[in-house]
Amino acid sequence: MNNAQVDDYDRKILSLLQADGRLTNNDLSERVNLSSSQCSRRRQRLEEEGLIKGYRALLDRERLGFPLVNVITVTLATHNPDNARRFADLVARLPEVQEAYALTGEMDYILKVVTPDLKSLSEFVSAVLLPHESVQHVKTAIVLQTLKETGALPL
Amino acid sequence: MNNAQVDDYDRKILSLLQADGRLTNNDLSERVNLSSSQCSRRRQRLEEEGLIKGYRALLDRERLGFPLVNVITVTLATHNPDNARRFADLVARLPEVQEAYALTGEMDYILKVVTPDLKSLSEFVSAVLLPHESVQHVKTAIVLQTLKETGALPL
DNA sequence: GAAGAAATGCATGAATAATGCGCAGGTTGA
DNA sequence: TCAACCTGCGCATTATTCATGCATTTCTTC
Repeated sequence: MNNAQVDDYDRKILSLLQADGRLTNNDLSERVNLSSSQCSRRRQRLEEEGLIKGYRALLDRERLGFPLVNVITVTLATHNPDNARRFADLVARLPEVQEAYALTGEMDYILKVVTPDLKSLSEFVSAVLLPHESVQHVKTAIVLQTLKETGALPL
Repeated sequence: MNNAQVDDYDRKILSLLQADGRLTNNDLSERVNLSSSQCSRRRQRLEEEGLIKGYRALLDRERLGFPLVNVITVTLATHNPDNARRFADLVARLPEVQEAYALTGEMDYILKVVTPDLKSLSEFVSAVLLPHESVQHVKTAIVLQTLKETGALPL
């Protein structure tokens, strides 16, 4: 499928942009010892080939009104493709769900959900998740401390 | 502490940059109906005030060699500040840990860990996590499907 | 209502991104 | 082995974007 080659220069560029997506081509060139035009071309290629999927601004969650991070595990009522699809559709429509994964093991899904307070968390669970036809069981844990949140790949 | 005011324009700018951190000031201006210079100034202000904490390139995890995402829950041996600090230090030093949170409830910590394969996952758990003096118990689940991974705040 | 402060858009200069071009090095096929 | 072709490279240039000065408008305070 993909035969894009990633050499050490590419890898270094990816690593740098992963950490700071607004580095200029000149910044990159100083750090990888290529010209800025070569860095521009490589970055473009990495974007076009999809190795760089996009750029995101990282926002201050707490100051924007979301002090609470919650890890919610969900068990489905039944494990058929319809239910799975219904749940996936549900999750896609909920902006407070930042991440959602289907897992091996005892929990079917795990969600990372941000809320302004406990009240809205409670509401989210009891008014949105639990009443949904695909959901059987929900377990909620609140994040006490964030040790790491970079989401960075270990290139 | 912070008395930065965030009006509707700011909020819209934040939302747009959260989705695409490389939008030009001109792009922003078209979408929020302010001039590009005002968008530039507001973006600068939002950055300086820390509401925009930075920018990140999003990379293709699978094509860069990390097809496996793992959710690992960890219980500490004892719950004292030394142990918690030791564990935090450990996590900070492990590049394959993308996210790590201390939680309420039965699991002390939850980690999101990327690995190239099951073998390296197994190695990570048995050679890195479990032998650590602070760690008592480790439970691993593998992500079968990613429903959502935007990490976006619901502004 | 007046004065001062803050926000705004236009115009402009500075900074950055992208691209043309010639060159160097590597690969392929005869 | 050699010539032709391809790819990657940096320099120089062009195109685009960012940041800022300035005059004006809008908002706030007394």
